[in-house]
Amino acid sequence: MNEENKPGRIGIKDIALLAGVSKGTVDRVIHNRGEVSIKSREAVQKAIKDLDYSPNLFARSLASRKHYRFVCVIPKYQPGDYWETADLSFDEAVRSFTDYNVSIEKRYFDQLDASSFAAAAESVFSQLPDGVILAPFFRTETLAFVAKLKTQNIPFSFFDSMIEDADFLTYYGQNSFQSGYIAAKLLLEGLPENAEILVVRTQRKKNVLSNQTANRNRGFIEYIKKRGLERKLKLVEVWLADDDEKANFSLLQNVFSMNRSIKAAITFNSKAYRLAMYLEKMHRTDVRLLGYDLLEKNVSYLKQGVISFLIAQRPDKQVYCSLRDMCRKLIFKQEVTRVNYVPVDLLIKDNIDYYIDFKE
Amino acid sequence: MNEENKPGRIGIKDIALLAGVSKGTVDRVIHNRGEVSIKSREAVQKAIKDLDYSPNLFARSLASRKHYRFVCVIPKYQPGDYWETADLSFDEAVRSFTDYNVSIEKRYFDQLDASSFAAAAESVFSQLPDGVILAPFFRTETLAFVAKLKTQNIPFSFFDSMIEDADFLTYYGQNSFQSGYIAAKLLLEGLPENAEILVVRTQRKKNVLSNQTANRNRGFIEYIKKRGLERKLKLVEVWLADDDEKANFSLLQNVFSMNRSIKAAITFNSKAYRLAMYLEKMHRTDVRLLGYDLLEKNVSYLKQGVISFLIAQRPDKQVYCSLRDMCRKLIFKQEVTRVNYVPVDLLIKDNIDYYIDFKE
DNA sequence: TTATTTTCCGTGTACGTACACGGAAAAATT
DNA sequence: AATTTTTCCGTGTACGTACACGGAAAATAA
Repeated sequence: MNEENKPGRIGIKDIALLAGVSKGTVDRVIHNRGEVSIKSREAVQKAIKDLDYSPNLFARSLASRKHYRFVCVIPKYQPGDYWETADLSFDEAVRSFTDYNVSIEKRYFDQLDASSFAAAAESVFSQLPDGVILAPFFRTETLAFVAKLKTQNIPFSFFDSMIEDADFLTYYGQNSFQSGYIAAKLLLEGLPENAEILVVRTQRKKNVLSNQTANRNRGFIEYIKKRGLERKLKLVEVWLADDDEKANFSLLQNVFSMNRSIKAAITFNSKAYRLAMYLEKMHRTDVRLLGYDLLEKNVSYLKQGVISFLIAQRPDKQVYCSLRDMCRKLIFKQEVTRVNYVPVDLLIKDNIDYYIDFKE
Repeated sequence: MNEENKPGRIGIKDIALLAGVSKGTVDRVIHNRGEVSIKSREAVQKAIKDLDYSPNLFARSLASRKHYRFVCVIPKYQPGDYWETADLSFDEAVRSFTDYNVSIEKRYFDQLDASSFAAAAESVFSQLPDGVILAPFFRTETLAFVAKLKTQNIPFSFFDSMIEDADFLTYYGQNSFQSGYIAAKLLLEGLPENAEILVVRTQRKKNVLSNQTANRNRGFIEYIKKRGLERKLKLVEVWLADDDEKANFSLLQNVFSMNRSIKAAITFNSKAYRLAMYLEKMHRTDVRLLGYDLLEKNVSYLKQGVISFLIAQRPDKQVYCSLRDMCRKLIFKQEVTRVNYVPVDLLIKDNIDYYIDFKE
């Protein structure tokens, strides 16, 4: 252990000395809150440059009396759902920033109910936060929400999906069009001609299709067109229920008996396990299945070999980075990148364990 | 901006108050450096538990006079090589920790020369560091080195590869056997019978085969055996030179004319671009090529479609996590996980950009 | 000129922790 | 009982920064 004096970190008192002023003046220049003569300001700025000064962020937040409150607006979920990861990641991420005097609050909404989103959004204003992070599910309601945020000068960030023409601070999410394109490539490469492809969708009372899901679908179709596979493959669709396992089973029985050449299947939402359950029960090992997101059940079927590919989108990183960038921007006045696409991670039976176990 | 007093973070003075002692005593208990009566100690420990106190790491390292010096022992490299990433990542990583009074120094050795490694290792002792991070290239020399470190009570961590029976603090690296297995799966799936597989190796003056490369090779063979492909495929080997492009070209000309059914090729080191260069020049689009690591040239050929797959191993994370864990252990006395495998990341033309561009 | 305002800037304290110093109380020794 | 030693613990200062306060100097007004 090297106990000697730490190698001279240069602080404001050093630049004060060099500039021939007091540290109070240096501080005024740094935070440019005026009351400094031009001469002094320039001397300080020169000293800052000459000594290559950078503030000690620890000391800064120690001394700071400011407290930052961020609000996160995210969907409600069932245990094991995709959104659980995001939710938990917020808690984990905020721990990295508590020493910067940061805290978060959360508002939940129903993914299928725009008015529930609007209500959650409205509740944000009861006590004005310093920033908002949200998953923008409903375009109209989101636009109204962020417009109101703007009048209050409250910055906001999107994650998961994005509304391009809003004035967000950052976006973190996957390029879902591209991930659909990649899904098609993985799923369809090397399939025999005239194979049937099963596209599994979810029954909805209301006709809501999330941005992400719709875009994956578009990317998927794009690949088919680009490769001229429209007539070489046949797409078969089936709509499964969220909760009625029995009904789904007979639906699938029907589909598979009507279409004898199904060689591959895909779900654009995260519920690949619903089909996997069927395939496993029927011992259908001849269907290549691709799904999204590392739900526990998906992972389990991947390991069993029922699901061939899972595409992941690092929900934890999306959340962490969103929060981190909000801190960078608001607390440390640093610049941040507006649009950030997370990688399209390809998981197979053989690399899933390392992916999951790796704790950065 | 919420300027009100920060929500009462509890510090040592709070537990001092509750325990009815001074903060000096609290500090003595926390760092258990004695000179505290049993009664006081217990009162303090109870207060710590009751108030759920956790130290402010910022304040701690601000007040600390200790300075930590870590030494990194890594291979020399040419610009663009795999090891450049690791080297640069050390610089980047240490920036995250400078405010914790951490600095690093580096020692380079020749990958092909064990005595050069030994010399680099020996030079570490000129000024005793607080910790060492190294890529253990030569088993014997490494064991000697870490034995000496142990006599000096200097902790050390491995990255890239690992020597299991050494008393290292952490290891970060890829399971190269498994990554070879996966490579085989990606490369060989769906190939026609009697296809020839080209295995590209590197000519070496001395017979050194890195751990990683050898293990990938073993994993590759394991897949072939497990699938019973020994007789259905034929492996063809070629040894390319590191620097003689012209000689390599005629070597490859020869190999491809002798073996007319080469449908796939692999390199177990990071130099896939050397074969890609040839394939591109000869317009051979019928060879599926898999390589390792995101060297600029590899990435470029991947994007062009000459390389079909690249397997990446997050060298930047390996380095960052090694350094971070050393800080966690030595500075913050936290526990760390000993063996950490990084994910086997699968990159194709279509997802490489997002992978590279994503800055966490 | 004197009084008043404005501009400018130095001093001091606080943030939560580490640690040196020294003093009081208790214990041991004479 | 007086002295010495040991045990225990409170006080004070420092880390680098933020910011309040108030004072000196300069500019303006009387």
